[in-house]
Amino acid sequence: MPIQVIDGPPETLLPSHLQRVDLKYLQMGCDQANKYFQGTVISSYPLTKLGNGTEFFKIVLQESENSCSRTRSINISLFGKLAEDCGKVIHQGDTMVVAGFKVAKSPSTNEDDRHSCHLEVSEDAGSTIYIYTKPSTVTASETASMPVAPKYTYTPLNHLKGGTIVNLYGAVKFFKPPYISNGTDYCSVVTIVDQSNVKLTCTLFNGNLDALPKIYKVGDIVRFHRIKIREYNEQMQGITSIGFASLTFDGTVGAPIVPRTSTKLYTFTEEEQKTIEELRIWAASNLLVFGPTPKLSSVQPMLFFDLTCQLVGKAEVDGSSFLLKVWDGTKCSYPTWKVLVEESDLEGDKVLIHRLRSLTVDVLVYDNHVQLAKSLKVGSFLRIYSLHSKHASAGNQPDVSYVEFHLHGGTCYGRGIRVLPENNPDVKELRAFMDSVSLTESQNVESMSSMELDGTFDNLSYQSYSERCQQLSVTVLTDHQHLEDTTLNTILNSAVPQQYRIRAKLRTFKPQKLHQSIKLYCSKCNSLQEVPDADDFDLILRDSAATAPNPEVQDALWYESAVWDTENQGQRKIAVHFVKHDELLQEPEDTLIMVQGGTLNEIRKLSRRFKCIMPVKSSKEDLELLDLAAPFLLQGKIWHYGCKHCSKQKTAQSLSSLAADEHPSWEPTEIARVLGIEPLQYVFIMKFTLDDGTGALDAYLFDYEKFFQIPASEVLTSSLLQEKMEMIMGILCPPETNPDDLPWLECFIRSYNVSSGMEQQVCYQIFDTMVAEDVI
DNA sequence: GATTAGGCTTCG
Repeated sequence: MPIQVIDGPPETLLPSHLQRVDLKYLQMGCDQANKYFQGTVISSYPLTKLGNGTEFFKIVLQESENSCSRTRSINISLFGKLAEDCGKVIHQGDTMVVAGFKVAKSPSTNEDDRHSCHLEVSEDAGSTIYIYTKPSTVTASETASMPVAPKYTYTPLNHLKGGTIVNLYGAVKFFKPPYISNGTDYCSVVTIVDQSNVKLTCTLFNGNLDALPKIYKVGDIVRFHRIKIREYNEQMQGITSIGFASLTFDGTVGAPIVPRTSTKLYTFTEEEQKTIEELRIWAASNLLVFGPTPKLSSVQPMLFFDLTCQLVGKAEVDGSSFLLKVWDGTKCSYPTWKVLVEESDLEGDKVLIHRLRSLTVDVLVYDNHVQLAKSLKVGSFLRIYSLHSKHASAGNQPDVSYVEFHLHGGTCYGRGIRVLPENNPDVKELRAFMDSVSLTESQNVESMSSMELDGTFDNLSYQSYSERCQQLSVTVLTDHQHLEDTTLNTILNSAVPQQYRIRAKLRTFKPQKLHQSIKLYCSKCNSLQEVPDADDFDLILRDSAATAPNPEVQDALWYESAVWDTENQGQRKIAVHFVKHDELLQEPEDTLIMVQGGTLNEIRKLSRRFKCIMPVKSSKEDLELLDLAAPFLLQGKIWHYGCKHCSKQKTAQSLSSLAADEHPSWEPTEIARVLGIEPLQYVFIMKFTLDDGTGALDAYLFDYEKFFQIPASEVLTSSLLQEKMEMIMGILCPPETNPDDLPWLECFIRSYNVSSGMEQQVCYQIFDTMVAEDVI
């Protein structure tokens, strides 16, 4: 029988093998098999259920008056059926004996004045309980309602006296989210007010962040237990005392009354629910309570505001400042600053940071906030209090203005950061909104900086190349030699745009797979695109070969046509139209031919013999170019493409004017011009991370031929040129080399602003620089 | 076992 209600003093009725244990000698790890603890029930808490559905009942037992233990009371936690049964029969003042208990660390050890251990009691553990009700000690009023909850009285704020410990209710008028104090604890300053319209500023300390009230906004309702009142500067002040405990509630009138607390156990009665709802109603008309925190899209410069957001990236900037990259799903309506940090220093999902780059804002936090910022987990939801949106403009360009976000040092006006839990209603709403945000706009990959993350960059295995003297530069300047060097640190802190001569080392570069550095560039719309795959060209050719050449458009004044049937390939016919000059055919190496129905292989073969090849198809009246995903012209190994956005294609007929020239040159640019094509140029796009010891920056190399002395247009079709490029990069930035041993590069760089939408970013580009001839 | 802060915007 696990519970026995006995009718005499337990000492006389207990099994003889059991020995009584004093709180003084109670500690974890001791064998408690033959021990029992005896005490008087001084309070009990309402019967509750744990998360797993187990019944749970907590009571407090006190040792007898003559106990010599430092603490006289201990928490008893009962589980399962024992909890349920005990809850029905126990009375305040009863004598209780517990045998067969487990001793564990009390979860509320820092919050009450009781023994640091508690006793766990359950049928599973083989516990037995004896209860003795002494009739004379129990009054009628105490037994009236069971179980007995400790009675709390709450002092109105206009009745406070110095030197007392009281229980309070109040609406939060002002608060500082917990911050790390100069002592050993977290500190939170909270000013509350109640219907008496009297304020009380409380200074709350605790080494455990969770033990401080979880206040998220002004207007929240708090309940403080055991707070000490004292006088300071002729005013009442609240301060944490032993056993301080708090509950915090959302202050919205009518919202569910769910307490935020660190302790699992707390008393909470219906009467108190009424108190909270009354305070909510009072606060709604007597307290300046703001609605939801503003979104980035509605942020005005020169303001202090609270931002609710998600952390997507973070980086240390220097000892006294720290970068937080955050977003709230909306786009700031002003251009915002970008804080330059090393990509390797940035913690967070690089792909996500990149995808969200037009929606995130950079927040710099300073001084005392750095320590807390460092500990934040990427992905967590934050409220940043009293964030400063500062209007700024580029030094020499007053019209280029943007917004900076600073969380200044100190805790004035509640400046600080608080992590919001996932179940916070504002977080739930924010998350739902973020999920609905279409990222198509920010995913748009058009700007040069977008090449930062093009796939994975594997390390190539380089051979060791001859070392160049450290004092010399592996690059040379092709102009402006009179300029003085500028340190990178100075450049990073200077206004944009400007040009500089620098001397730095190439710490790393992207892409590491060099063939990925070749792109097609349209100088008209400034777009960059990947070089199409040869297989795609093959498919386009096969597709157009399915339609037989139209005999109507064969042979014209300016070209002569020849048509072949293919063997064993069905109906496929190949037509070649030889462009004439002065009504005569020219030597093949000077001739432009238009080819219809040919395969990729056939066209490759023809391009070895003829100067220019134009793949075409025939319409009813004329010869036409293929889709611009295919090259419009092939010259030897160079394939020329046109811009899909900017070209306004004409039919092949327009070439007749060129053919009539006295000396047709068949220059690709001329051919493109008459065909209405905006030609794309092959370029090297690379990102060089340069470091000169004073600072580091990423500079883009945007080069057709000059830097490497290799034409970008020929690299993809020449293994020789690819090897040469690998060799050069292996000298400029030898893999696995001590930074001290890296060669120097002399370069010109220019700074410029890149805007995508409303966002501005400072970029750097290398120009008028080439690899030294003896390196090549 | 005391201390921390004790609201009232940085100047980056």
